[in-house]
This record gives sequence, C-alpha cells and structure tokens, in this order.
Amino acid sequence: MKRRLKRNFYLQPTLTVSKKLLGKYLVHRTKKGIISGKIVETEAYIGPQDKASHSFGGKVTPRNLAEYMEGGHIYIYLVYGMYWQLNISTAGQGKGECVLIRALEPTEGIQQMIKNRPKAKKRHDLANGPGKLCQALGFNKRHYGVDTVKNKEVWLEDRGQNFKKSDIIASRRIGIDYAEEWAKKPWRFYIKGSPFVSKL
DNA sequence: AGAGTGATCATG
DNA sequence: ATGATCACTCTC
Repeated sequence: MKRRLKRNFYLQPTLTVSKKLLGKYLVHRTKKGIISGKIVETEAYIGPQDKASHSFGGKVTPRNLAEYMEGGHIYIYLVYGMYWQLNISTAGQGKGECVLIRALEPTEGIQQMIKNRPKAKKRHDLANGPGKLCQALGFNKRHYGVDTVKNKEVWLEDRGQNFKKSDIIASRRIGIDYAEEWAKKPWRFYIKGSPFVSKL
C-alpha cells in the first residue's frame, strides 16, 4: 500500500506533522531511477515566534519565501556554503512554518546513493544527516518551492507504517544554539533505536 | 576539536 | 560594496 501524502496532511499543526512524518517515505524519481528513504528524524520550525526559524519576527527574504508557502511545498536552502537542507512547509499560505527532514533509512536506489555520496562508508552513513540525505537523493536548488502534493518527481508517501508514542523520542534541535531559550524546545523527533538517525 | 565553504542578508 | 553569519560534514 503506497499512498501519496495529500494537502490535508501538511495543514495539521507543525508539531503533529513533524511526528507523523516519521515512518513516511521521501521519494525522488530521477533519470537514473527511483531513490527513496524512510524518514527517521525531523525537526519542527515554528516561526515567527520561534527564534530558530528563518521566519523569526515575520522576516521575509528571497531565500525563506518557500517557508511561507502552503503546506507541502519544498523549502530548500544552502548552509555553510556546501550543504542543502530539505524542509517541507506546513500550515496555510503565509504561515512561516516548516519541518526539516534530518535523516532517512535508505530504501530504494541504494546503488545510486552510494554514487552520490562516495564518502559514505556504510549504509547508515548514506542519509543520516540533513546535508547527507540531500546529497544521497540528489536534492538541490532546482527543487525550491516544488509542491510535493502534485509534483511528478518528488513526493512523500505513506506505506502503512505507524508508530506508537513510546517509539518516538523528542529532544532539543541541533545546531541552533544562537536561539537562546528556543534552542531548548524538544522539537526534534526521531524513531527510538533507529541506527539511521543523525545523532543520539 | 577544527577547518572548509560560499550564498545570503543587513548595514552603510 | 563589504563583512558576518550559518538548521553541517569530514578529517584529524
């Protein structure tokens, strides 16, 4: 059973979407074939009050525009001059909220992932970080603003797996120490015991 | 623990 | 036009 996630999924509260995204599949149809992975780690960004969010204070720039799109669109950007970060916008148009996809368990197209990430030594190194999974699946600027509800190349999919609350760990988000008290919010979620998460 | 990397944004 | 910043990864 494979079912593409529809608009309503992304219009739920951002923290709900962040948790429900665990166990869903991120799929990229490329010229070299399908590359996909099961989502095992996410983070919620809930601007404009969330100091860690790019939409903090209601700021709008050319870069963060996609964070304000209607739920289900891709907000992708470059950090540290090297690494793409894939987010999915949530809430209605005009709301600066999104979910960062932080780690995947590789499923399809593993040979292609290995070619895309020659430095990865093991299967669990292929996509266990936000920059790594974009390399592995081949995501970059050309996916900016893409609507995953309708696009023919990129989408998210339910394959019938659901987790109990006790299978999900909530902890503080990574790499946002500048966000003061917001850095402490337990808005990073991952599947308990998964060897494919970015950090413990 | 430290370096690398360059687009983006605020400032002037 | 310039300089600081950065939701990371790799190598030591």
